[in-house]
Amino acid sequence: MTQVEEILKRNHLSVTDSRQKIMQFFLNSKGALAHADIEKKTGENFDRVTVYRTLQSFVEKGIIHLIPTKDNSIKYALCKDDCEAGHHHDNHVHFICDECSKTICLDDVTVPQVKLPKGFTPQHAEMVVNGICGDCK
Amino acid sequence: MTQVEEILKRNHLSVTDSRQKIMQFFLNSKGALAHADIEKKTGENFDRVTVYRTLQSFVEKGIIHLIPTKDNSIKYALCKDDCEAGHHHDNHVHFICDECSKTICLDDVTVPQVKLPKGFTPQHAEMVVNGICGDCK
DNA sequence: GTAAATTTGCAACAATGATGCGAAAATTTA
DNA sequence: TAAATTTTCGCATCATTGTTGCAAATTTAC
Repeated sequence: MTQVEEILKRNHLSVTDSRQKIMQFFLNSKGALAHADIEKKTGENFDRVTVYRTLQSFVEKGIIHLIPTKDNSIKYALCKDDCEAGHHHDNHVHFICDECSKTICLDDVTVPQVKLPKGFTPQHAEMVVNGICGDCK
Repeated sequence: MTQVEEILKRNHLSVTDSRQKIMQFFLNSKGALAHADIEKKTGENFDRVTVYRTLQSFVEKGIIHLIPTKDNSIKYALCKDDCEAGHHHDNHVHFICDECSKTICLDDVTVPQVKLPKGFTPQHAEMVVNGICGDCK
């Protein structure tokens, strides 16, 4: 059983061609992926709808997570810890390079706590840092 | 000269009907606004394109700023400090209520610094906190 | 291997955003 | 303040992105 098959089975997803290939694409790529990346850069010719539904099911199962951006582009990332441990914890900081515009999960950098004004009850926090990544410097 | 007129003039924008009304709508609303809010909830009947272009020019001039979200929806907010001081500093935390889904600028909560791994040079950081706001508790 | 369940891909549709251009409005100039 | 100039508006058109329904194909369970 391949690594991809294992991930899918562990998350109770039927092992289909597209799911395997898209999952493999995530494993191969370092940064986060947008819908368009998967549709265009896999070399495959997936139907747009298939890609949407595949990503949706991956998000539902907690295999990938969303990254908030300012520019109306949804990015998905598969984080090492999640996959290996099988449980979802995406409370890490994300880095977007202004040069190559890659989005990278900083798995080791935890989102710091902040003190909120009276009345606000925090549930979850996200942090995105922009700048220059190691490859571009 | 009205407050709205003053803001527009200070930012070298010609004072038009739509710009005045949209700016007034921002001043009246507490939270952040999406394009759809402005198009539908102003009571006015702006052309879609006019709203896009008005928001664009406001962003360019630094009168309003974008808030990153996970759900592919662009939100714009006019922050008190920016308007009054005339200079742009949006390094504050944003809060999105899970109940009423309002987006609120926490002008007094500054985005904390984080220590990044070697090689990464930070330029700008954004932080979004989800939870329950004061009105919904 | 066959039946049941799930997924895929196509068509159609809705929503969102961008661009070109003549008409209208705002600003500048005199 | 009136004319000239610049800017903005609004309409038509188009591109992109995301959703839904449904028949055919694939996967899974038995």
